[in-house]
Amino acid sequence: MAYRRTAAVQERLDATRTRIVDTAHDLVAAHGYAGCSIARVAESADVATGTVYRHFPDKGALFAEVFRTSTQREVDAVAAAAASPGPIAARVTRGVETFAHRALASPRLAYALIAEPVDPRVEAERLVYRGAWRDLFAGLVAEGVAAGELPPQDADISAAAVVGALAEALVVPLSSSSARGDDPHLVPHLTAFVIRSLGATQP
Amino acid sequence: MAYRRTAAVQERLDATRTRIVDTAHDLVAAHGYAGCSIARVAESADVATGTVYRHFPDKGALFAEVFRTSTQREVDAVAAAAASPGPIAARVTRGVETFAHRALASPRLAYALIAEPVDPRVEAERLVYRGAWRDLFAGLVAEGVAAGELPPQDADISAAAVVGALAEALVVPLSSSSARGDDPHLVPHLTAFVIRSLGATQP
DNA sequence: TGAAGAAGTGAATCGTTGTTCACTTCTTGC
DNA sequence: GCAAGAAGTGAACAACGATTCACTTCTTCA
Repeated sequence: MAYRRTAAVQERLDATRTRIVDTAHDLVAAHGYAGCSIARVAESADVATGTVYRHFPDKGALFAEVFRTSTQREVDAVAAAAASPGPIAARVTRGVETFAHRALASPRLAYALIAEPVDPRVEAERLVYRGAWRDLFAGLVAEGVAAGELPPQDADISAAAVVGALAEALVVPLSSSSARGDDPHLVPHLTAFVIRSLGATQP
Repeated sequence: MAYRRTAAVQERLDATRTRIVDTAHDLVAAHGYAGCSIARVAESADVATGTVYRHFPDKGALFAEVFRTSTQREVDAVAAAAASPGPIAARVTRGVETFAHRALASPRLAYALIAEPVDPRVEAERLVYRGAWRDLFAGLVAEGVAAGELPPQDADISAAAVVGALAEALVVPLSSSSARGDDPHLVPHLTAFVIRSLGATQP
């Protein structure tokens, strides 16, 4: 054996892989999933198309990873905002505000992550993360119910409905050209809607 | 001129056109949009692929019509349920129940109409009907606010959120194999969620 | 340095479907 | 019956982008 992969090579491989994922992320954020061919990702990442296939078995695997890491970042940000102590209503409000502001700041990315048509392998990944969103809010609802701050309810159903409400009210308008994102009342109205929907009172 | 289209021929043309649309509808309801190639529609409708193009300029136009007529039927059914007199809370509840029961009865169709990835021309048509759903609920909310039965709120934002909540809670679970559709508490929980979200009290 | 073997390349291939069009069949009105 | 013209046909075509693979370049280590 006259060749063995050294740490330096491994590092370069890792860097290339990371660059491919980051480039794909940027392209999704700029042009949506529809604007992301392997050829384009490869060109932007300064590698040949074949190189992409040295790191990922197929297109679905690449974009599943892109969606996974991007969504996890969003979920983490919202979870952090809702983690601080205080009444559930206030924590939910902070979570919704964080979700909304981040989505409005990166509308194209938010649309791609939540609503844009994607191919089935990526869709499967998205469904997993729909579950992560649901679980996050379900945890808050369950806590609130246990603490007597919210009326009894099925935390999973309420959480799914909240996620859907946020997605529809925020993301879908952004997919068209209707200018809703700059309505200063949107976020306060949405937080009020969610707080009411869970049976809490305004914090 | 030795040929002019007679009533009998026109009738046959209309019948064929209708059969193509109905067949496409049935295929969407059975297999989703993904399972609908022009070749398959043509075969099921007992015409040649070329014949489909005598009636529709392209695939998008055919399925835009399928989505339009199918969604209109759903919107009409919900509107009818919510039209009967009574307090807004009761009318909204009836509307939500109707929406939910119909979606649960035809999960594949409901998923296709609301959430399944489709091509851009059909997506455009779907967005139009998202608007129809929103307008329907927005009308109810506006009435409720005007009558003093609901607290002041932006009817469009609330309506969009309600539509999203219904879609997410009902349709998305049906796209996977998770068995949520047979939960007998789902619909009552959802109606309760929506009523609370609008600031009404249980009817 | 050179041989072994891995990483990188990108033009060519492949699979899929929407769409076309030259041709056949049918309908009409004289 | 027959000519004009429309409707119907389906095999062939076109476009698109994911994927492959024979080849080149690079890295390692004796």
